[in-house]
Amino acid sequence: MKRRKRANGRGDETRMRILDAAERLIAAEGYATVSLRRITQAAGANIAAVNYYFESKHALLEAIFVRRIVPINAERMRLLEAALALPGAGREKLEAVVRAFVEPHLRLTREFGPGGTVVMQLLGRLSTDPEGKIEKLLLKQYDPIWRRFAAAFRALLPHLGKAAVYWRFYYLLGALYYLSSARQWLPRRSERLCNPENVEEAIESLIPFLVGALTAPEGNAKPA
Amino acid sequence: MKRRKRANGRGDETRMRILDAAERLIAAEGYATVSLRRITQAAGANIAAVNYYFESKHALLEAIFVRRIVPINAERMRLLEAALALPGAGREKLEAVVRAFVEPHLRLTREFGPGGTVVMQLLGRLSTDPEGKIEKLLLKQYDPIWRRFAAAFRALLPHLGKAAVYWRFYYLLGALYYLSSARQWLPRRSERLCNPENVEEAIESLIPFLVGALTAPEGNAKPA
DNA sequence: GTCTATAACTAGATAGAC
DNA sequence: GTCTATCTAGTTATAGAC
Repeated sequence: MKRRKRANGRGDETRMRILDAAERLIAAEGYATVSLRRITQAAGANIAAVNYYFESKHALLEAIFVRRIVPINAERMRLLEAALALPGAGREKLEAVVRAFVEPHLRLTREFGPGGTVVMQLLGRLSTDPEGKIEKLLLKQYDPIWRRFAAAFRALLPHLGKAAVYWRFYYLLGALYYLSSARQWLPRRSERLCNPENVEEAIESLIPFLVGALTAPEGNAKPA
Repeated sequence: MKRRKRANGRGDETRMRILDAAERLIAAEGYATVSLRRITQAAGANIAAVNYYFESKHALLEAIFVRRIVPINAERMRLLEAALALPGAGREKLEAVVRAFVEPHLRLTREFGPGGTVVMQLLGRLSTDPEGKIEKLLLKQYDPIWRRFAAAFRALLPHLGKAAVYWRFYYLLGALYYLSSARQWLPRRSERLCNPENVEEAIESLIPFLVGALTAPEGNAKPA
């Protein structure tokens, strides 16, 4: 976790190349599967470099994650403020809030290449990680976001109980993160009608889905 | 993949113990992370047994997956037929179809213990697996399900374009599978209001979410 | 069927030359 | 900063005794 002293020029570049290669490979094949040897080889760097710039494989993973999630969550906060500043409390406002949560993830992970799936994988690892380490990092990054958006949803969905809002926010996360796996799967299963590479298409199909989901009446009738 | 000759009594029991232990560990920590040594140790079996009953670690994974997904998808088909036999084409019918897809997964994975997350992880691996092997297996198990439910959704959602139906079916999968990771995360983030251990609670919060999502009007206005 | 022993290999990490 | 060489410890898989 602790930073090495910054290098003059060449060093930082190597550091970046390692980050890029690791992100790409881990997104494609998973953290445990990809070895540091393959990462450094793909980065055109030496195997020892990863321990020079980072402390361990684990610390490299954290660096990858932080590099991506920080700008995404900053943009989320910025857009949330803008959305909440809108007048009224109707459907448009809700849509703007949903958009504030969804767009930065999709747009920025797109910009960054395949790195977005790493973020998703890391979220998946949250439940697996033995104790503390990654979990603390994740909570630190996500806690303010989760709180602020949950409060916003709660204010905009007065017909729902508190628990229902949390449940739906959680399902929203699921739909969003699952998009990261769509690239290889969805086109073939959809007669090539859906193209996840197209961010606009993904966003404009996801937003009405989520708005409809959030605004739906709360179910209480349990059929036999 | 090819089956060993069936054992008389003791053998099948060992086989099952290995399956159970492997499923539990892989669900908790991931396929690549868990070694055959730990699996056989947890199963009270010998390291060599896994190669005796299965052919390899990979074949063991396939056996785990097939054991779970076959009854789940059979039940899905059964419930889908029943749902489609309902009169009319309204909201109740749609809800029954959604329920037919969602309930077997949640109820049977619950019954089976933590095995449900393995199924989710395997779906995640679909995109990662080098070539063919797991992917073929997955498609074989999921292809009929995907087709039949997509057709049902299409018939029940005439206001949506074909692409929108596929997109929404895909998002539905995301929300459903993400539930498998909820156990550790959601209670703490929801002031303990949501309890993913309670299957009924999960189902009854998920169904209206999904029905609302599927029936929402298709978005076409793209705000500046 | 179940075991021990081991082969054949790969992993992350690091010491030390340059 | 970057490299080679190597250490230690882990892995899957299998041969062969019982």
